[in-house]
Amino acid sequence: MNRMTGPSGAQSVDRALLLLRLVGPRGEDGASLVDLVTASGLEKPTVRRLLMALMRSRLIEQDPATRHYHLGEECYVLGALASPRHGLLEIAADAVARLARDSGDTAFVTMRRGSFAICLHRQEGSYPIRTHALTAGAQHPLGVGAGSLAMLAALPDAEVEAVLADISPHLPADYPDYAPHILRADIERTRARGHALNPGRIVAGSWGIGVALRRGDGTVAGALSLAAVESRMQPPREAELAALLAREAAEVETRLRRERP
Amino acid sequence: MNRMTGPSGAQSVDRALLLLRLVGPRGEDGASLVDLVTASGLEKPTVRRLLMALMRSRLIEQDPATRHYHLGEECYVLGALASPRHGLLEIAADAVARLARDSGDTAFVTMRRGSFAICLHRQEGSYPIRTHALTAGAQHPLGVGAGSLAMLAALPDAEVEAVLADISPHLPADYPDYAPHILRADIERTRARGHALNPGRIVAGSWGIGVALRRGDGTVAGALSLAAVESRMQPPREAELAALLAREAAEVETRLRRERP
DNA sequence: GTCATCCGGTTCATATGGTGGACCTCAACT
DNA sequence: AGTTGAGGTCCACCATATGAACCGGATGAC
Repeated sequence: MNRMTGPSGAQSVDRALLLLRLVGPRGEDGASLVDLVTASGLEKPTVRRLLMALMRSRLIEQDPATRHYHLGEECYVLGALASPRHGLLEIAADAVARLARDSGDTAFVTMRRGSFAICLHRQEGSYPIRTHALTAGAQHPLGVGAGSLAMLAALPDAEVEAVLADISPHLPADYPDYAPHILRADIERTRARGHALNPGRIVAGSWGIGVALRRGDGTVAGALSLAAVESRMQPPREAELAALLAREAAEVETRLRRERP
Repeated sequence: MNRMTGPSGAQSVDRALLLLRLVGPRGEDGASLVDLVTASGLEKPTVRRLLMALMRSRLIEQDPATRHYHLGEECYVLGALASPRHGLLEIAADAVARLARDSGDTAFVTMRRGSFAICLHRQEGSYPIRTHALTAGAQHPLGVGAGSLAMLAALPDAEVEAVLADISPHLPADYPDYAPHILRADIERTRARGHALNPGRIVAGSWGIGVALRRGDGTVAGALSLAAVESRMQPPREAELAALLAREAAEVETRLRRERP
């Protein structure tokens, strides 16, 4: 039985790369075999065979003690080779460091990944109360979270609709406080204000503020954002943080244009 | 007909990842379909189907104008997620920048990739005559080139023999000036001197000098190296460059220990 | 102008290689 | 010493990858 819209050919490659994407966000702890079986929906022998193939290429490595699977050296090598073309973190790293230092809160760089946003890097500030709602490698649908919403609002309307159509099925189950009509209103407010605000919509009390990063041609490269407890993101501090973000976003956008005109 | 030692299962995954590794070093120009057919030894439809699978996962992208294939955004994302575990470039970037600035020559960070060395990053110095014998993504067998030889010489003898056995078949065809007995002598000299020297063995007139980087547990993390024209690497300058390298290597090794004790 | 060549890309009958239910082994708890 | 759940493997079956032959376009030689 053929899926009409399904991928054609090399299915095991798709499955292997699905596993790779599942291991990515697991961070320091890695992923166990059953984790991956559950998350992927594949059978155990299949997962194991694919992991062995990924391990042969060093894209995945297995901790001999815990038996957990982690991203391998080859992922890092490929990333280094891809960075002249796609490197956002290299370009934005200084800006994120300044954001964390100047605000005292936690700063993030986020990239678009299809209809989702993925957090590339997280830099903690000095303020003692820190939200851990967003960690490196975590991904949410576009519009869910401050940096993520900033990117969605920066897309042309046609693309916004395509993204909403893509993510709508997932929203109710995973993000009860979100729905397409709420996202559309969020986009309006974001465009009017010039920055995106997440008023504790994912984790109560954990607020976020973000701005999009655009390339020279106007396309969205990613977003910068800050997270803090609710009390640190009320007016007038919200406006101060927005100004900080705008300043750093301008700096990053200048560097983006310089790199790839 | 089964290969006795061959990989078992998920062959198309191996082939897809072979293509990924072939696209990596092509840098800015990318790779054409025929390039990849030739380099991989696979049939054209097979290569195309695997590339389409890689493109579905955004590990590869195709330039619509040139039709050439490049590393995709997903490679970069995976690299960013793997860098807390494997990030050598982040740790060594400042040291490489100082090396290029202080010496005026071109500086490199290299990593081990099985029996080969792969160049992660290249930083040009101010001196107007620059060798382009080594670029980011290029790989040579361990022992071929200065940084590469520094790594080989830093391995335990048993591992050196395993590497030599692995690469010996390839040497005569691709590197006429190298052979196992020459590499063994090079290793001796490197261990005695404390640094590796490549006296224009790959490209005449293009000399290199390198030192290994060791982790806290003594294993080899990579190498730092410098390349210059022959006249800039004679005594006493050779000793000066070796001292520069030793200083920066010590700095990097300190940071390596701090990151992952 | 046309014939030859090379490139990127696709088709479809064939058979290779991937799949997954059943199974093994080991360690940690009852 | 029995039970659970983890990691890992086996092998008969049939879904899926393979590759010779093909298309269509671009370039260029004469």
